Amino acid sequence: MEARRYEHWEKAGYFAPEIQENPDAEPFCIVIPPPNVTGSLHMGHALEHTMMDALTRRRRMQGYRALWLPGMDHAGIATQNNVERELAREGLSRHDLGREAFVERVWQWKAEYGGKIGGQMRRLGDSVDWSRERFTLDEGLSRAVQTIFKRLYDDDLIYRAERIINWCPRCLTALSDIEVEHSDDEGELVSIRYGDGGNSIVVATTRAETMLGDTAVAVHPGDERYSHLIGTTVELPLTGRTIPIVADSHVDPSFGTGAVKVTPAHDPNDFEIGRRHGLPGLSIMDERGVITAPGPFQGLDRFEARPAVVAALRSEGRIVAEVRPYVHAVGHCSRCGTTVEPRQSLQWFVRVAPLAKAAGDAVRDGRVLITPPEMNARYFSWVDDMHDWCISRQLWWGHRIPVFYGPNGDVRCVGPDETPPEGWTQDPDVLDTWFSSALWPFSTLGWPEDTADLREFYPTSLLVTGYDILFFWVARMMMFGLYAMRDKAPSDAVPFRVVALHGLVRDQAGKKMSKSRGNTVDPLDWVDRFGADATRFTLARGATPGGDVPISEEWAAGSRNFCNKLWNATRFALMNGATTAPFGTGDLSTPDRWILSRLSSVIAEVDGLLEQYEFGKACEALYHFAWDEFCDWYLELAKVPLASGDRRAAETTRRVLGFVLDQMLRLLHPIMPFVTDELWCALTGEDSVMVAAWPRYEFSDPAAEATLASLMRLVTEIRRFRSDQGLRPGQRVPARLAGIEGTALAAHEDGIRALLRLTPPGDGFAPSAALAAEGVTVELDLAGTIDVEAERRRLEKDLAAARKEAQQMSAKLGNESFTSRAPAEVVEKSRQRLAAAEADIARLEGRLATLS
RNA sequence: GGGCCGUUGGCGCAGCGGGAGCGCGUCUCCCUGACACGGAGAAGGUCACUGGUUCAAAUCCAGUACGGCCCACCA
Repeated sequence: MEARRYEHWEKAGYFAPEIQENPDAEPFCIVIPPPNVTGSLHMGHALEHTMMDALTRRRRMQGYRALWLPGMDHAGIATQNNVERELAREGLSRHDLGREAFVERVWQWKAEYGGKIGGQMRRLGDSVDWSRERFTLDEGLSRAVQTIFKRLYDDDLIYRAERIINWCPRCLTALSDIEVEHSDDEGELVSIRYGDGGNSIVVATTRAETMLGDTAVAVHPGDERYSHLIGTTVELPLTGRTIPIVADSHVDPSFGTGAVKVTPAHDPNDFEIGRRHGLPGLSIMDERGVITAPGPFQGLDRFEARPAVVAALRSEGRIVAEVRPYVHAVGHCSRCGTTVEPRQSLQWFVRVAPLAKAAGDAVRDGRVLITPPEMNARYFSWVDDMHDWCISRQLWWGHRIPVFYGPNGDVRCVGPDETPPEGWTQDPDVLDTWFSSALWPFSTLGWPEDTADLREFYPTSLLVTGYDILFFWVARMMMFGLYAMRDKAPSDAVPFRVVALHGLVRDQAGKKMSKSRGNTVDPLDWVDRFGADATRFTLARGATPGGDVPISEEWAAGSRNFCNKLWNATRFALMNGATTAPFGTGDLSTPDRWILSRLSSVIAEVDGLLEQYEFGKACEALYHFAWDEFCDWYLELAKVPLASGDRRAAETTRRVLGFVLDQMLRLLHPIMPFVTDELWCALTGEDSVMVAAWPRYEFSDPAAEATLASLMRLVTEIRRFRSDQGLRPGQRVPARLAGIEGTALAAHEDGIRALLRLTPPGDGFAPSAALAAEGVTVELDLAGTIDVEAERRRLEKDLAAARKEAQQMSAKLGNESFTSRAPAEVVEKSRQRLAAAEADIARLEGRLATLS
């Protein structure tokens, strides 16, 4: 029934905040972390979406103007790569098409495949307002990008400079720091002697080919081993060039030989050293990583050149000691895995220092709350030490940099309402995808226009995302949000008030799900096999704030069983005429009062837990209430009045049954939207639970809870006795419930008999001290079938446990330090436990004495 | 190299200063009129290790070991 229900919700317009007509209603807004158009949703998305949807649905039921705004990211490199791969199959490259035609082709591709994610979200039950769906490259957002670029440019926060940047020789574009993933790779550390005789120095490198571009050797200024060489020159092997030896404090004298080859054009540190010492940068590679330096290595790929250079050096006798295997961190393109090549080039940068400072302050002074708080440290460590952000990409798919170059060398940044001067040419590069993602919380609401949505929903209420992208994305949205909204009051300039972080979805063995590991589970596959509700419940159940979520098919099956349990419980209720008609409090039985009292507690508990993003605990509370208390005890007890001739009692039961089920389904709805809606509508005859009021119910009856506790204890003890005795559960046993007259249980003899399938009268069971203290004794007529040995074993085991308990408690109470220092209630509790244990000992000893 | 987190029954986790819990799995019994995707009962843990604080430690502190994650311009 899932597809049918979703269609109904969507048609009815329930996803739009406008369904809440109360003009005073508080706004609530979550903007979706936009999935890549190229992709499909994985389990991590399913987790994130379950959380966002549950929170949105709860707020909507609470009467907020709730908006969950959907959208997608154009994902520059990823998407371009996909389309280029498609072109390659036709034997074409993007250059064959030309820029305009290529971009057109990507749009076609998006039109064809971009709808996939929307379909998946519908399958999961996401209650997003589709009418407000956005795309990072749509017209409005492009305008937002251009507006903020212009502002940053005018504020001197964007600049163009020649720098060493991360370069992917396969994607042929610059990458920002966060698009580079480091991994420990096996390489070789090669020690090379530069110069001759007395005037020589040994350097070590893992990238031997870069020596072709060396323009100096650096040593630490305080390093006495080399002080005589500083200021002199050495001959650079294989090249015939002569390079200086300089002193620079960046060099670590304790590493290797303490001497570093300096390649300013191919290493960021060396670039800085070069700048400090006025050294030239000598580029020896092209954009594909092919050696361009004239000589025998010209035309070789960097990985071919590396051993070739080592071999040449060896033949010249330049290799010192052995070439040793060396494991070190190497950067890889996060998109294609190619080893990143640091490369000197002219790129655009955002000057992040002032922006990052503001982003840090907003968290420091509490305007934005990160939960769980352990994640603050990570956030600060990144925000407080951030390099300038390289934002230009040598791609075609993305927001084109709005800067134009004049024939006379002039540069002009053009705003969204300006037209570039005639004859000027636009910068060919596009912006980093994260640039537009950073505007997402307000560009989606219409910024830079002063729209009603922007006024109502900014700052957004909440951001739900994984801790793994805290740095990338959260910090960037903070920087740009605070910057773009700086005219607002500081507390209202933030992009969101709360950042709720979740963990990674892991497999049963605790391993992170990844394509390369081959342990991914397609959420849609689970939706097909177990249902969307079961999939969502499984994820929510494992979700603790910031914690990773392990999942397995067994869990999904368990969740499916839970759905089924709800289904059958409702079926039973409806079969028996359950109704949501109001009931009079005066007519309530003790079990009614008990379940209502419990319901009230569970509502408060679940509500509070969801407020704190404690999904796992909320699910646990709901699961146990629904299954253990409602189904296993209340429904069983309800069968007595329902089957009795007492019409008034039966009617009250039908109403309480209906009420509890109604409230319970509402409470479960945010997490399990489909079944709860189906069942709730069947129960109430109304249109949808998703627009029903969120439960708020207060009813407390401690006396009823105590009575039911006694009842459950009695029933459980007798069941255990019978199980020990090998009596069949279904077998009716003659018994007399003696001694419950005058106790709270007296009124429930019928219920107890029903639960135990007892028929009067009997003999043979002595209940526990707790029940004995309440005057309860039970006699089961076992007609001489009692297994004396089994019972003796049981009694002896219980006796041993009781003695141990009594001993522990009396030891504790005999300790004066304890009785004088521990709080009175703790001491009192220990006294009660001792008394109970002693009573149990007496009972068990008595029973053992007469057992035969 | 820096930082963060974890170590509790077979597996996955909760508890975070005063009686060791949950789910799955296991064992026994049961197809009783909502549900065998179910019901009833049971077994199973000296809470990683060492030391400290406390009347009291799974829970707080320090250290050790082993995992995991994030960051990183270790030539």
